[in-house]
Amino acid sequence: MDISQIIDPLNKAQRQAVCSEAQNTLVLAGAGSGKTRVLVHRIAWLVQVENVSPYSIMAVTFTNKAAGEMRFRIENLLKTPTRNMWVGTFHGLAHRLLRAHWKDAKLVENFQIIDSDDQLRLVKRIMKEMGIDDKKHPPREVQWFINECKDNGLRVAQLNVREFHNREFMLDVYLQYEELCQRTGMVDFAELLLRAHELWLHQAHILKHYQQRFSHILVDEFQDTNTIQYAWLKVLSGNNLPTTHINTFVVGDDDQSIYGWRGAKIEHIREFTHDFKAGTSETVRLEQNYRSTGNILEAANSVIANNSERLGKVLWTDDSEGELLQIYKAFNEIDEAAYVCGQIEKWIDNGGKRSDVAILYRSNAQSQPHEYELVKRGVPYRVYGGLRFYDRAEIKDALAYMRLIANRQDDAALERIINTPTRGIGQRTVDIIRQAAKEKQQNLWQTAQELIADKTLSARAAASVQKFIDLIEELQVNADEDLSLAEQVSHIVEISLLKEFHGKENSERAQAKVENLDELVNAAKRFDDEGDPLLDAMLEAKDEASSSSGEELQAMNPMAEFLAHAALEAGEGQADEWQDCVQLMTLHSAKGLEFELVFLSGLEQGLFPHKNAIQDYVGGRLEEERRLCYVGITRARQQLHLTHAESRTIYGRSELSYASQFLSEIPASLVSQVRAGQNNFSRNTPSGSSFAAAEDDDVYIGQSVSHKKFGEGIVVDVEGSGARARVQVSFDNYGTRWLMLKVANLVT
DNA sequence: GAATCTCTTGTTTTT
DNA sequence: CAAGAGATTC
Repeated sequence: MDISQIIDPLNKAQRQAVCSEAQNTLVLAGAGSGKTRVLVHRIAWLVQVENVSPYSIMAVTFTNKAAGEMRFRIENLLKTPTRNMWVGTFHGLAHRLLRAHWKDAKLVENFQIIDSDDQLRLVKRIMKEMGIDDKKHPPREVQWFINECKDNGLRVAQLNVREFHNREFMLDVYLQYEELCQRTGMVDFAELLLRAHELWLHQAHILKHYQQRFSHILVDEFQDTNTIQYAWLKVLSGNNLPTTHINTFVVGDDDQSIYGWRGAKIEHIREFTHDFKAGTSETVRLEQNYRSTGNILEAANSVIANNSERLGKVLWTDDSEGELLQIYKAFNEIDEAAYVCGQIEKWIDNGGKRSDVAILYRSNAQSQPHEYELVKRGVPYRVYGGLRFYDRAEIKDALAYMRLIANRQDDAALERIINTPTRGIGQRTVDIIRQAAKEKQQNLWQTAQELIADKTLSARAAASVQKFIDLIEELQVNADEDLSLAEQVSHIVEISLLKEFHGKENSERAQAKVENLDELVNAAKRFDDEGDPLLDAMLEAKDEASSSSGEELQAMNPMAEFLAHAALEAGEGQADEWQDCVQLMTLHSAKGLEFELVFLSGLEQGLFPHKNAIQDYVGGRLEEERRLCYVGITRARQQLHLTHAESRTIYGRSELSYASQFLSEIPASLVSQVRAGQNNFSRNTPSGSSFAAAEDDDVYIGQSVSHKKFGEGIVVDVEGSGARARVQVSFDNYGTRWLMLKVANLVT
């Protein structure tokens, strides 16, 4: 392959980064300046020009989406599969390492990854056992505390008791939590990173092996690394040894650091050049933006200029000014959604693609009014994030069955399903088992069996528990047979009666649950077919490195693989990705993406910036909100609409709200204010008040309606006016909501 | 032990 | 408004 293909599409700064000869390179890349392109071309350059084996390259990203995208683009450019290259998220890579070296990491072979939901359950359980009042000390706070410690690389032993006056119990909970996880073979997200770091520190031979293997480490979104991730990189890169041969290449943008709440520290960017000091180092700035129009970029620059403590970077573009930004002040969130949807329809009528349009918001709950409007007008859309597939209750139930089959020690899984579907095992019985397990210092499964044997449980309870044990054993037998993963999952869902349990209830919601369970079987099938690229990379690498003793990788049990996949990749799980859809997502999940037409909605003080961030100025949380706003603005290529509402329903109550301070940080010369009322929206009409409306008006009636049929006409009485209106109704999937009603016919 | 009702509370963001 | 906890009833 020709070098020109790698180099020609790049500008000067990008080229400088891609061809950098320094051992350590820091690329400060503004939004839309070709960050991913630089990473991809850098890897191509290493492989093609510097003859680096893909086997010696590790590339770290923050999301699975980004990892997939990078792999795809590298393969496209190199025209060859990237098989034995390590490309993945910090969590994904750490997971793989721990699987390969479970013994040295002091884990059990079939350890399970738990999500924050499971984690919270465990914390709650421990606190209950310790008799801590969860009114005074919310388990959430303790969970948060534990994760914060882990993100900073601190185990209980490293904490100073004296700094915890009145809160010593948190240390106890942390300690007990660690012991419980260790005993039951469970690993939470933060633990993956912490263990992987300790693996480096305590197992010199393993560290040495990987240090010999990797010659190039590349990191994307470097501004989002937390303490433990940074430490992990630092150790791996051999920075403690002045003679390391390993090259590090990190790309980041301090202005896009939006994960401070998860322990990320922007300072790492600043520290990089000091800490990674082996050999030479170079800093490259990418400041030319190829994405947005001049106006959009200037707005972004103006907003972010209000932050202090920046590394300093001004984006510019060759592009024309483009259109003005539009600000729409809506009556309420429904009017806001109507405006957005109207604009989208206009875009589509002019030949625009739906998939080029994104509606962005601060919090997941804000998707709802937009969804209603889109459904009502028949515009296909897709929501990212929110309640993800593997997070749904029924799916987690099914996964819990699999977990318990794979690992009888898994107390969390057992607790989840011992009475789901209900089989006559009540709180009382579970309490007895739990108590006994605690005294015997062993897992619930074992304890339950012993309690049946020694007749501690009442006959009725014992019979029910035995039934449960038999069920799991039966499923185990099925799992042992040589069935495909999908067949096993299908069996589990059927035999456990989970499906029947959810199917019995005949609401639409229950129906959706059954469909999700079916979809889980499909997901298992897909997983069977496609597998995990990172595992492939490691298996492949094993052949190449057969002389080495470092990696003791074996193909794992497919069920365990699937469970890890489910935990790490919460899964968007919506099959219709191919369809041309409007995209809805939070600002956080929009990072790294771009769209022609962007709507930033809910720009209200208290919502965005969020009130929690305004309240305490400590730690610059407001600045992080502003960076989030900057991320949002810079997602747009051509057109940007900013919307806010005068009143918004929060917790079922309609609250007055004021325009976000970020709006006033955009120079007036860049925006045009769209006046409310141009949207064929007549007025906000709470039920019980009078209203006047003409036929064909859209009227918002603050009333919940529990009909289920789309487009059905009903008669709504509005007291006080003496008028009755026959109206057209549109419904959402869940039944009772606030609705936008169209007046079809007025009856006095 | 399970189902139903009442009351409180509040996730901003995600691997 | 909705999910979860707690109380009450079957």
